[in-house]
Amino acid sequence: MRSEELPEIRHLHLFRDMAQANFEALMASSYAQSFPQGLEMARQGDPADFLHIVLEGSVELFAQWSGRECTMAVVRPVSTFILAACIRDAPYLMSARTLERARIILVPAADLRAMFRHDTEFAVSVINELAACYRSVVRSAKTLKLRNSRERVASYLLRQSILAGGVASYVLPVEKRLLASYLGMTPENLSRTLRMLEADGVKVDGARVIITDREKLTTLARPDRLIDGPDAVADATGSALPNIDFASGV
Amino acid sequence: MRSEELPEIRHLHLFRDMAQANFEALMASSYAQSFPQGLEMARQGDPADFLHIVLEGSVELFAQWSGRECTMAVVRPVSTFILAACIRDAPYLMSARTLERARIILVPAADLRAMFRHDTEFAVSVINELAACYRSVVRSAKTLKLRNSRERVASYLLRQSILAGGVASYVLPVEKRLLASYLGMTPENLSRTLRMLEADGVKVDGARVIITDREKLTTLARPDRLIDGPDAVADATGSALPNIDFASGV
DNA sequence: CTGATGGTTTGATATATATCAAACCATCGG
DNA sequence: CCGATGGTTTGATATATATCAAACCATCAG
Repeated sequence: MRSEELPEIRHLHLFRDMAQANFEALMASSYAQSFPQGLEMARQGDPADFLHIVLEGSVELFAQWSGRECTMAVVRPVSTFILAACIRDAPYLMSARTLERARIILVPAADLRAMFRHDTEFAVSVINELAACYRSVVRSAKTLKLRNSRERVASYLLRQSILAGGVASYVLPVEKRLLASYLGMTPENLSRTLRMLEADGVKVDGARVIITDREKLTTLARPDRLIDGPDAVADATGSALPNIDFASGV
Repeated sequence: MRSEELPEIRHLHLFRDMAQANFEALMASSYAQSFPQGLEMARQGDPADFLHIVLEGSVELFAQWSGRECTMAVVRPVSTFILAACIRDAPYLMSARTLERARIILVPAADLRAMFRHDTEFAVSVINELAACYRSVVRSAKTLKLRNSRERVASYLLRQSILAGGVASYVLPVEKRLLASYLGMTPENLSRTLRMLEADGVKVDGARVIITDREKLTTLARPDRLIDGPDAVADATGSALPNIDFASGV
């Protein structure tokens, strides 16, 4: 692991409050690894041996069943994923693959479990992290059950704009194919929906999103604090598909 | 609070491992309350002042958006709900209403937060509980995204049979209207789906479910350990709609 | 026993969404 | 520059699901 990386990791909410010596001990038993693009680094059902920390690149978390597959989240630096599985010493509920070349820190799950018994501040951090993750998936489930696909797309586009600082134009952080899967719809349906939304205050040209009438879009998307955030966590990192915190569990 | 109720609460995973004195302190600041049927005891968006423990009766957790509403979970004795909101000192993401007369213990959230800083065993229990809750919602999200409504119904019916001990016949624990909402479909669609499933090994007559051909039903439902469980937690209580643990967060 | 209530079922229909196929288009290695 | 690759869009169509309306049926208070 490179020395300049340690402060980045230390800065995460999860590791921010623990004793320095304990942080160092945890890092000493961890190691970095680089993965090429498109590599499946964890498969659902596998035992959770390591907490993963993304330092560079991006990772897709996805689920499979009966030959079907869907994107659950995209994790970007600097954040962690599959915390929950590590804690419960249980099989991963999702698979993970790199979307681009990625640099990952692997923290042995056993050391993690030992550590929060030993360092109360760390235990509190884990509690806060898990609670935030939980709430994030609940939001996600609410969006799936309460909004139709047009509303999901509209609220996603609006939310991304807000996350980017309220800008009127930005670039989609992921391929549309992947976005469609994340939003629970087919690429074709997303494509058509985007076209239809031109009448509602957003235009999407390639990967470029332009909000032409924010008020109109807001009327359609009906953003809700209890679904779309903001939530306290937000890790202040490069937010991707979901509010980053969403990803950390599995 | 009645003296015979304390052991029941103490028996929950969440409270099982903490020091006796600490448990007593927590209970001393808590109080019991009975709610009539159909009462909305918590509304989404409200500040999370209390952890709720269901001792008798049952509670529906539901979410609302834009005039629509859907059932997220049903909580039965003895288990807790809205842990995550309490921990983060954040607004509830779901509302709660009694499905029948219910007896609830209210544990002040502030005391809870103070306690896990003070009692490491309790902190570890909270960690485990939250991790289990997280995994449970992820399973739920997977079912919503990967299975169509017929598959959701089939796997639900099969899962309930297994939870009841592998019986061939059992009674639905909730109204069909509510079950439909939980499964993300309309009552009419559920009704028709149940009729169609008679060709696939289950018959539902009123609230009575009869599995006529388990193998056939299994072929259709394709139960998956990473969606349908079993999961370690399972609290061994009267499991309701979801694996109980699913409910505890919010 | 009886009427009122509210959940359930059924039928007819509309709408949302998926599927299939083909064209299109950007990207990238040679 | 070119052809191959893989994502995207478009059109035609099928399917799943929701909606609306009415009938049905269990439960319960009077």
